Amino acid sequence: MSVKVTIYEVALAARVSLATVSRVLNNPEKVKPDTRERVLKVIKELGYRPNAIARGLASRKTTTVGVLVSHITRASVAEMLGGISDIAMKYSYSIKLFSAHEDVNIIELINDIVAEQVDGVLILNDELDASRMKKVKELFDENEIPFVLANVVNDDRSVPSVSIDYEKAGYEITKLMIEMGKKDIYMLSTVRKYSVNDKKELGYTKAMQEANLMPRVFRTSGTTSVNRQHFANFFADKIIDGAIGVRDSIAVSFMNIANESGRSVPEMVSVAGFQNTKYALLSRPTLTSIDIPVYDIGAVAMRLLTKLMNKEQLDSLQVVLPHYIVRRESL
Amino acid sequence: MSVKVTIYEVALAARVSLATVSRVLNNPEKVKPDTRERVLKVIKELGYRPNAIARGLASRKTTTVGVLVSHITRASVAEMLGGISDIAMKYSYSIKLFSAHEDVNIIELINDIVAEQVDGVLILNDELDASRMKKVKELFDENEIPFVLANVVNDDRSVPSVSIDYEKAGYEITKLMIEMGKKDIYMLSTVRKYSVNDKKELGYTKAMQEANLMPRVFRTSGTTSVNRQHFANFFADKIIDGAIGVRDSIAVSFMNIANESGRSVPEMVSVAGFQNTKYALLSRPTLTSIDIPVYDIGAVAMRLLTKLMNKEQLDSLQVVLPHYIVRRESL
DNA sequence: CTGAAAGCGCTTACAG
DNA sequence: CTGAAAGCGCTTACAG
Repeated sequence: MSVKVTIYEVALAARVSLATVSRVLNNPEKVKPDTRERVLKVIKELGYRPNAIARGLASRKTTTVGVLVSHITRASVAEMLGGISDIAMKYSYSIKLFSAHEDVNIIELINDIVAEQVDGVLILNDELDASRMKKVKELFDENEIPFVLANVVNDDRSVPSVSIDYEKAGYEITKLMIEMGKKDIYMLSTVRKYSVNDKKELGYTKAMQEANLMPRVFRTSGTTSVNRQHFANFFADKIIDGAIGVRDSIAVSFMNIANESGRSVPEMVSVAGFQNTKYALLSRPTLTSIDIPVYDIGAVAMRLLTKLMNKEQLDSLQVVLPHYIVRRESL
Repeated sequence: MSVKVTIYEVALAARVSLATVSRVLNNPEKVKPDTRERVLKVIKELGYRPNAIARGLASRKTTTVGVLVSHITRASVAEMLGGISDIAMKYSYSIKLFSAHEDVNIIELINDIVAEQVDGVLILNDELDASRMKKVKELFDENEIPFVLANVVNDDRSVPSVSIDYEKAGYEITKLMIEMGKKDIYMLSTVRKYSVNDKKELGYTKAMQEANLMPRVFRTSGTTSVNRQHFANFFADKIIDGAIGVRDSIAVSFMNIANESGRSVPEMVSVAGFQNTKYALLSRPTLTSIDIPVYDIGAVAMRLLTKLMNKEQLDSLQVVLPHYIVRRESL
């Protein structure tokens, strides 16, 4: 039935020209109601769906956005894609997914994305230093493709982005511990440098310094099984009464080891994490965590991108979504 | 520099016809080495990248696959997309992402996907009953678009699919508990029916019946916070010495409550989960779990799809990946 | 309000 | 081995 029906066959059956069929679909108000109805009827009967590729070539708009993801296997990526796809669907955009590995040349990849003729691009989770950021911006600008950073740390005010204030979040959770009387608070971060984690550390450090306390960052590999040894060895001879993990999983991992080595949480050590994932709910004690609205970051970024693609006027290119601390047993 | 360079400009600069430039890209062996080098040089200099849309229209192949995901926000989706995208990249396919919500008409969605001119489709995690499965198959067959089910329960041997044997997995873990002398083993499943979970239950039931034990399935809503009450109330007056959660999170959730209400794990109750996620590692006690190779399911499904798109001969359309039990403290 | 025609940027038989 | 030409299935000024 609906095998490869083209606009030509619709036109024939409705006794109009191709142009009219196209108008019915794209500018219905320009077509006389009678004709419009007749054409729509035929479209339905034949199960006609315009070939998106042909349409893309002719109109030079593909109604497709590229989503460039680094660390695609992360759980939060799925959450963010959920937000992106819900909004994309609402505005009838398709999503093309591009995964950036550590070793791929991001500039090459972006050239590929450009060649795919997307109308806009979302960049998730990436680590773009200033010089690469500049190059990325040039590439997109040259090709007049709007793009939005989602959950990426970025200090260039001319680049549209949606994120949360990680530095402030780091500051607040540290401050909270300090106000509870904690003095030997560690930040548990990752060996590999993530700009998001840098911001958290920055906030932590600021709060510690303001209180005349010594900021101390401990870096783990991030692998749970490895953390175990790291934590146990490192903290064996240390004084510690507070710990903030840059991820919930790191916080929980630390908490388990603390409890096992007789430093009970929260009595002796307060612990907090970032992201407010299910880990925080399933751990014992349950974990205090900073809630990051990942789904919303995706949704808002996609929404912002639609505005840019429509060349709408915007008051601000930078959206900072609110975060909040979810208090639980660990603190 | 590389702004909108077309094949025409390359041809001009290299003093050849469009056809030759096209051949250099698509059938280089048909072009004389000298000419080929000359053209390649120009392509590089101008930073030419063929417009994927135009190419798609002319060749009627888009080198794009559609990925239809239900429950896109699930963590395992990201993992599976990782496997898919790694293999897709290897074979130079792009990925178009389509998210299926509970309420969307899957048939409509597939018609959309078809209109997008993808060369093949991957269906992830979906619940397709026999009649919808039949319709989906018809649609794709009509349009000659190969498709592969990934992590979807499917009994139609003519439909390509990659998954694991969930029934066997359910059987094995239950059997293991029985062999350890457990008699009152519950399966903790979800209220909403997932065919994957049905299979797990089937295996569980089979093992219980073989041992002349009474199979008992307890259904929770799946929300962690709600589980808490459910579990506590339900098991208050029940005898139980084993529990198998259809997901790690459910198992951990149960385990926490069991421990808190004085039924210590593993001494009094053995617990196991499915998926072998980080939850299993971070819980206390650590959780025995069935490892499901989610990344591999994605990768293998994508690889299978490339074969189908190339019309390669296959010995089997059904791939069943191995699973295994990861023993930890909870059992 | 509608149609004829050009064109989007490629690929692919067909000749030579 | 290479080029001229048709065509992929649409959209969009341009006339009327």
